[in-house]
Formats: sequence, C-alpha cells, structure tokens
Amino acid sequence: MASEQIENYLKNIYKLSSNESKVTTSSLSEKLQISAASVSEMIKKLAEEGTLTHTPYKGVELTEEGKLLALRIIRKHRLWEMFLVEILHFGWDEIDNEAERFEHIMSDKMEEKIDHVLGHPSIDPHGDPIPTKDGEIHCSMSFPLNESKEGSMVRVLRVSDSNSEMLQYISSIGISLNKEIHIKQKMNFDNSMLIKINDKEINISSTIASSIFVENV
Amino acid sequence: MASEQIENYLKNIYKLSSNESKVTTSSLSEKLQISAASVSEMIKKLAEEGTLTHTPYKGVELTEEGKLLALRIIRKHRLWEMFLVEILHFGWDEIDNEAERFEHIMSDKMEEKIDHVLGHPSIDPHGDPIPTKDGEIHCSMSFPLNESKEGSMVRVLRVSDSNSEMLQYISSIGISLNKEIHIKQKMNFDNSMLIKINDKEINISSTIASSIFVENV
DNA sequence: ACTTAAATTTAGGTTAACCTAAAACTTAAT
DNA sequence: ATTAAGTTTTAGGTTAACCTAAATTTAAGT
Repeated sequence: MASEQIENYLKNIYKLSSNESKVTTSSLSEKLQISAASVSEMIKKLAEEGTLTHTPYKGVELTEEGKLLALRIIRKHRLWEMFLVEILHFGWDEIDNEAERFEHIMSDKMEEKIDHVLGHPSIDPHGDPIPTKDGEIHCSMSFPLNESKEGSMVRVLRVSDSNSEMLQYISSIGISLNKEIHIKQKMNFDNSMLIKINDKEINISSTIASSIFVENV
Repeated sequence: MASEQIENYLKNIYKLSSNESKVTTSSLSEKLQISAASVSEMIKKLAEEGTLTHTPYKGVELTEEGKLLALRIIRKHRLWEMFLVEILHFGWDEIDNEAERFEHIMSDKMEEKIDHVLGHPSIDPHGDPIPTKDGEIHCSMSFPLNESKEGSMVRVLRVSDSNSEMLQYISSIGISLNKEIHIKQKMNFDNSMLIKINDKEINISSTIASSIFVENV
C-alpha cells in the first residue's frame, strides 16, 4: 500500500522525532536529501492520507497509524541487518546501506522466517532495539561514552550507525557490543579520552566517544 | 544503471527467446502483463540503449550486452530462490514471487556472499541452471515426463516454476528433484499417465507431466 | 490480388515522484 | 513595530513508467 518512498518518509520522521522535539520540513529535507519543496508536497499528501498531522509552517507529527508503519519498517531494517551479519557474515559497517533497500520489499512472511532463524533477537548488530511486530520498542538505558567518568568501567550497549566509515574505525580498534572499556583519562583541551580496551590503550576523539553508548559496570 | 523495469524486460525477453524463435511485442506484452503499446515504446528505448536489436513489426533480439544483463538477473533470481529454500526454509512453491522482487536490488557483494554460503550451487530449487557470473549457463539434457516411454524408469531433473499452485501439488504427491519415477501406464484417451513414486501409484494429467523434466535411468 | 483480421506502432494523456524559482509566512533583532 | 533573514509553501515544469484509442503495417483466406 504505502510506496517505498512513503515508507522512507515515515521512517525518517520517526527517527527525527526521537531526537528532536519538532520535525520540520527542513530537517526532513536535510535528512532525506530531497528539496524542501518536494518534502512539503509529500507532507501534505501524507497528512491527507492520515499517517501524520501537519500544522503548516510548524511541524509534523506521526499519527498512531503512521508510527506503527514506521516501526514496521524499522523492524524489517534491523532484522535484516542482523541477518546480514549473522548469516551472510557482512561487516558491521556494510549493512546499513544494504538493509536500506531490503526493508521495503521484505514480505511479512520473510520477516517472520528471518525473525525465527535468528531466534527472535531484541537488538540489531549496532545495539539498536528491534521493535516487535505490533510496534513495541524497548530502549536500553545508556549514555554516550563521552559522558562517562574518568576511572570508571563501562560496557558498550549501542553504537550509532550513522557513519559507516566511523563504524569501520570503531570496530578496527576492537570495540564491539558488550565489550568493556576502562576510562583512563579525559582530556579537557579537546574532550578526547584515553581508554583501555583488550589491554590496549587508545585515544579517541569526542566525536567518536559521543557515538558509542554505554552503561556503567 | 538499468532500472528495475528494464531488468524485467531483459529477463523476460531472454526467457521467451529460449523457448520461441521470435520474441514479439505481443508475446512480451502477454508475459509482462503490460499493454502492447507500452511494450512497443520500451522496446524502442532499449534498442536505442543498445541492449537489443529491433526490426519494427518483426521481432526483437538481445545483443551480447543485453544477454549478459539478462543472465545476471537470472543468476540473482535463482541464487536467491536457492537461498530462500536452503537457509530460510521456504517451500518450493513460495519462492518465485519473493525472488521476483529481490533479484533487482541484490548488490553484487550480496550475490557473492550468498553464492559462497550456498557452496556455489549450479542449479536452483526447481532444477533450473544458475548462470555463472560471466554469463555461462549449462542446461541439463532432459525431456518432459509426458514423452517418457511406458515401463521406463526416469529421474526428475527439473520442474517448471511457472505455476505455483501446480508446484505445490507436484510436491504434495512426493515429487522432488532427483526422485525416481516408474512409468506404469500411459492413457491414450487423455494423455494422462499412471506413475509409481515412493511405492505409491498416482495418476497425473498430461499438463502436469509436461511440466516435469526427466532423464532416463 | 484484395480484403480483412491481427499485430504493431504512434499520438495523446495520466501519475507519482522529483526539481527550481517565486511567493508567503515566521521569527528575531533593531 | 519594522524589517531582514530564514523557513515553508505554491506554481509551474520534468521524467519514467504506464494507459487507451487511432493509425499503420503485415499476414492470411478467398
């Protein structure tokens, strides 16, 4: 029913609304790399279809129906990512792009089969939660590594998947889900930090640290 | 480069040309379920792009380039079908539709991974040969079951995938690849035949028999 | 050889995306 | 309160598919 493009709009509106309070035409335009004019048009259409509400010149909010549709796509995306890593042995950094295309054409039946083969996973390879079939999603309590205290010990729960080059670097220095990290020293001059992982000490920038989400241990 | 639709045209032109001598606008129109006018337009476009040659009012023939593109799609389709059966445990009759969509968005990298996970299979779950990456395809020597001789013993090498309901029935009576079948009796009045399989005797119509391809054993 | 039916192509039109440029609105700063 | 800057929407246009109806070409039967 919903076209591939519409699914993309809904998914990204959902993602933006998790971070920011208001989802605006321009933030969507930026995220989707589509002109603001086209986004504006599409928003009008989606509002008519009832998947979101739109206050012109203000922002956009998903309806229950829209949220559910978005979560189904996110579920398919994350299941597929998991599948790519577990069954096809793709690397951490390669999967987001692949899943981007598959999420739209995966039938409900295939979704079920994959869920089953993987043993009903609750998180994807980056630690992002996989919504259930009826749209429930459970977020772990984690905070970005750059907010951890000097001297503390933390465990990696999630890594942002927004930049595949950075993901590749992060994995190359030995960081993966559930890995424990010791915060040796925090530098005030550039907010970088010295961490110890697998008995090796590495300095990581604050950009990297803010993409790694951890819990205290 | 080639759009999803163009890939579909090329694939189906290739398939038609394996059976019939001339591929015409109307046979394509019939196969793709697209109006003859639209097919005619698309053919003109493909001829301009160099993937096929077209003699107006006559027929169409793929160029080397077109044939290669078609074979790549067919390879992806059949690898994917194999994957659905072997890894996701889909049934024989369910896979064609699923693969129909995936063949177009499967990256070359995924094609390789799947080929590797499956151990470089040479035939798909229906017994159709999987072309190599550079477009070689090896057909087995087989003939339709309805041409087999009364009293002979044959082995199933391939089953036509054109009708998923029929496929389901064929599988329900115990026929699968490499299964041996004993031809007990051929009926002249309706060309049906009595066969013995797994020690059970079953009568099958000539329609079914002509969809099952076998070799003598 | 002629006529007619069937196949094919062309003509003209639709839709769902997209775009740029221009107009309308909001907000923040004087 | 005004204006300038930024954001959002509207207006008008493009493209790649598709369609139906009409015109053209081929083929087949007398």
